[in-house]
Amino acid sequence: MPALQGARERARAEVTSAIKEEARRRLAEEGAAKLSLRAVARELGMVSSALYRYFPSRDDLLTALIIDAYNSLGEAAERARTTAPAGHPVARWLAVCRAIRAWARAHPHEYALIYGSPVPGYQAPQDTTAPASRTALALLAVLQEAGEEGLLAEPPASAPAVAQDVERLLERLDIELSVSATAAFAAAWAQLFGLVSFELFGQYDGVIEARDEFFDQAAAGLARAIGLRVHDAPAA
Amino acid sequence: MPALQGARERARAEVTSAIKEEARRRLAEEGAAKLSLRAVARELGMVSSALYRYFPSRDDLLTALIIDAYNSLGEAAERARTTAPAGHPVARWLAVCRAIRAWARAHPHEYALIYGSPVPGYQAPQDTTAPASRTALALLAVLQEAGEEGLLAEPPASAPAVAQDVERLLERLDIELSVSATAAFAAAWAQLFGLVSFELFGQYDGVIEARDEFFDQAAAGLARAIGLRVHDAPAA
DNA sequence: TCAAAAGCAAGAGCAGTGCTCTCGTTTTTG
DNA sequence: CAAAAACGAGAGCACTGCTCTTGCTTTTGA
Repeated sequence: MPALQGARERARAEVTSAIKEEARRRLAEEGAAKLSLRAVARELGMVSSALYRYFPSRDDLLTALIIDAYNSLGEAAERARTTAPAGHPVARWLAVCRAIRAWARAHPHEYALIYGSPVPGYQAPQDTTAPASRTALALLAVLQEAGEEGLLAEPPASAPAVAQDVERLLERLDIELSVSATAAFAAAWAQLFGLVSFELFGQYDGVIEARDEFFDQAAAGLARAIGLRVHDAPAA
Repeated sequence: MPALQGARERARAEVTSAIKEEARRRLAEEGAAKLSLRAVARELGMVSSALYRYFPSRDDLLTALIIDAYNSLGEAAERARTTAPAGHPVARWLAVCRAIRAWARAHPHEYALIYGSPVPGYQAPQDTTAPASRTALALLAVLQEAGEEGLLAEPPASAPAVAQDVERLLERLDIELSVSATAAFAAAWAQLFGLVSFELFGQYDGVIEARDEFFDQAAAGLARAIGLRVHDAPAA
């Protein structure tokens, strides 16, 4: 697979990314529901039928945007983890959580695209699962580090069926982590996005206004639920 | 305000609910994105322009469906609370949580309509806030009972800004509950719907398959995070 | 080298959408 | 019982996703 061999392939790649760029711009302005292929084509100075050479349907364009959004969020999460000061794992956990929330607030429509109601058919295409897991893996990496440092307490044991799911998952991902901690994480993972979604989708309007402080203490609570402990703070 | 005084008003009410009924049917089948006024009118044997006498726009129809969905879910939550055996508050908490999840699984598109990405403009109309709070109030009622029974431990204290929000909320709702417990609940509330959304929107596909057991233990974890304790189970 | 094949932009066109306006008809109101 | 309001039907506008055909350009392979 040569890198952009012919002039035609290069042109195609450029047009493809120009379409995605313009679509992302319109998505950010008006939301996924109002994203129209014709408007994108019009803005790019091409006729609408030409766009179908690059994306066979509107849903395919949306799927491409979904994948990009997952990757963008995953990248932000990974960056937050690696650039966070190597202090307590709890601090790194909080840093990644904050990065996720910050990304969501900066890209509300893209966030809605990936964590709101599934817009196309009903189930996400297979191509989206890998990018979608990046964010979760960044969070899991924090836990793994904490486990290696011995800063991970053991949460309550899981039901056998859940434990089986989690064991299969740990094996597939090749991760060293206790079953109960991973099960607790799977819950915290969804709960974290519940917090972000509620804030972004207006469920907290008129209820909680101190958003930053509230999120921070909720994220700290999630860390506690998973078993993350600050080892030199025995008092509470 | 007389109850359905003239024949015309009665007819109007009937047509209005027939429209909503048909719209709900199509919503359940194809989702909000594909819900079309014309199709609803066609199915009802009326011409599309006539429908505008009852709902001034598509978004208004959707808003009506949103309000109905909030009420339907809220009713399910309230019913679960009141019909649950008067055992431990933790059991009542779990019963309400289960009822919420069951409703969501039974009405996925309606759930997506209210807890997925906001479909119309961007912010929910004012009329939706009251029905939207019913579900949260049902959960809060469980906590209040637990507090009266002395089965509510004190979660970690909140940041001052959050405490202020919560105090204002408690005053407005006229509820007797500690500030820290209410703050913890506000987080658990969003986290609960995060769990449901992840399951419904396919985020758990291939990850967690033992959905019932997983949800139950996650909901129990939320109860723990709020401070709900089973008083005659001191061991852990 | 040069014809065949493939990729491409453009346009016309189809079925469908939300929404508006007009025009008779019916029902309610004062 | 006349004026006013509400209503259903139809035509029409601007828009959408998508398909098909028509020429042109680039790439391919013998």
